[in-house]
Amino acid sequence: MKNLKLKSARARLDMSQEQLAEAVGVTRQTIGMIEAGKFNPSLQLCIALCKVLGKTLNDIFWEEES
Amino acid sequence: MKNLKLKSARARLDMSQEQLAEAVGVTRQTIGMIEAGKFNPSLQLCIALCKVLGKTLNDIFWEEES
DNA sequence: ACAATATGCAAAATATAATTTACGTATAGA
DNA sequence: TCTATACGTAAATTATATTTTGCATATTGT
Repeated sequence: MKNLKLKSARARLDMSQEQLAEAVGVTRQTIGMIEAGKFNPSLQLCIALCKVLGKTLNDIFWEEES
Repeated sequence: MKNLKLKSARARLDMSQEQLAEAVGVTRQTIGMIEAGKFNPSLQLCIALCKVLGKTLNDIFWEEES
């Protein structure tokens, strides 16, 4: 499923996918795929994304149990 | 670096590496390598581990800034 | 002593994350 | 209209996570 939390956190900082990608050292496509929910990133990439976005792992990647 | 939070959370449930591995669908070696800090697991594996251990991503995989 | 469990380690093979390159569309500005 | 930016998507390649198999040691129970 899509990761809208990542998308909105990026939007809140007014960053493009490319800017975020460069900030964490991956390519634009990687960011796009993660936001689209097409594959599962590595833990280190998740952590790097959170630090750039000023969020924690739970903020961006944890789904609360219903 | 070692992931001692994972190791202690597993110990608290009195689970062996092999039991935890089976519970999340990976091999014993994968659990051992993660605890030893030898490589970075995928996000989905981290989430599966947290759910089995009754913890969140932040509990096990997030390092607070100093 | 013997057997069973738990763990660490490592080489080779496999699965998949991530890159590179490229093409398409939509929008905003000159 | 023309140009530039942003985003979605996809095939082929590369890097690396994960598996498989095996061997070693320590510990616990019989």
